[in-house]
Amino acid sequence: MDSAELKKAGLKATLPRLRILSILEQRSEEHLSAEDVYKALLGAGEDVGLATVYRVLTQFEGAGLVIRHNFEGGHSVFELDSGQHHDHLVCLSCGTVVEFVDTMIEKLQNDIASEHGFRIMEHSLVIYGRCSRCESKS
Amino acid sequence: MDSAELKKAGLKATLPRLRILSILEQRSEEHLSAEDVYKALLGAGEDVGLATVYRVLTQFEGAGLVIRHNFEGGHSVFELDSGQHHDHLVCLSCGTVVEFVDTMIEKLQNDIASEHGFRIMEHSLVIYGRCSRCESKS
DNA sequence: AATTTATTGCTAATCGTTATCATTTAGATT
DNA sequence: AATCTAAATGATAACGATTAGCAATAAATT
Repeated sequence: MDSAELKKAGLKATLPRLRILSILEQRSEEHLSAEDVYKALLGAGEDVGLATVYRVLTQFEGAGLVIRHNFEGGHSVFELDSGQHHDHLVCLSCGTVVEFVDTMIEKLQNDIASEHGFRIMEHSLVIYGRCSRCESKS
Repeated sequence: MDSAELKKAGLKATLPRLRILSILEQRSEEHLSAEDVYKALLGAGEDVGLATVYRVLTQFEGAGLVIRHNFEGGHSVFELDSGQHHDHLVCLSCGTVVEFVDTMIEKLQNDIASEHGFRIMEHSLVIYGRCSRCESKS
């Protein structure tokens, strides 16, 4: 029961929202697109409209429950907000995503922002490359 | 005359391509969307189709002449590839973009990539915030 | 100058996402 | 528990950015 979690975020605990939250929890290792979530719902026999998925994901983002990423390729992907900020390594061959944290980089970013008079609100660091598995294949 | 530059990149030196290259050179301080380039062409009295702008920019990207960025907000922006890699600070209020280079961050990224067995191909570091001008206003 | 092939410009199509709006539901009120 | 009301939903149309299809045009080659 995560309805408490939703209520706390100021959102009614509706069926679609609970279902979507559940999908995100089950697949918290991944970075899911709205379409992915929608398909997962259909696959689970849940009857939720695509528009609702988009709406709910956007609300969850606003409520701080999920984080939206704009990796290369147009569409957004979402992941539950673990509270622990991290950056990403994305394999351009297989799409694997590895998360990492580097406090030194974080610090340097703050320095740069203040040097330029920016109040930093968020940042996105994505390293694109080929993972070891893909490298060894070709 | 940049036709040599285009030829070297394996692209025919056509009028539209020369015109687009010229716009990118004139406005090299900015990060232009396809639409921006298109409007600039129209403004200059050049009759180039929007589809061509998209095609040419993509070709230029493939040829290494320009770099495509996917900042927040759906559409891509382009800038001439100066050869000098850099990252970006983007003001979420006014859209100002500031470029910066930090060799320490570059190094740390390489370390992280190799720790995880990734062969790094490119990366994108964007810091979003509010610039000093916008901060002082509101 | 003629030929060949890439390139262009229109336009329609596509993709991801958002808006509209009538219908349904969560949760407060009785 | 039945009623009520605002918020949420689902279906679909609309949207903005980008791409595809194809006939017309222009670069480089002969």
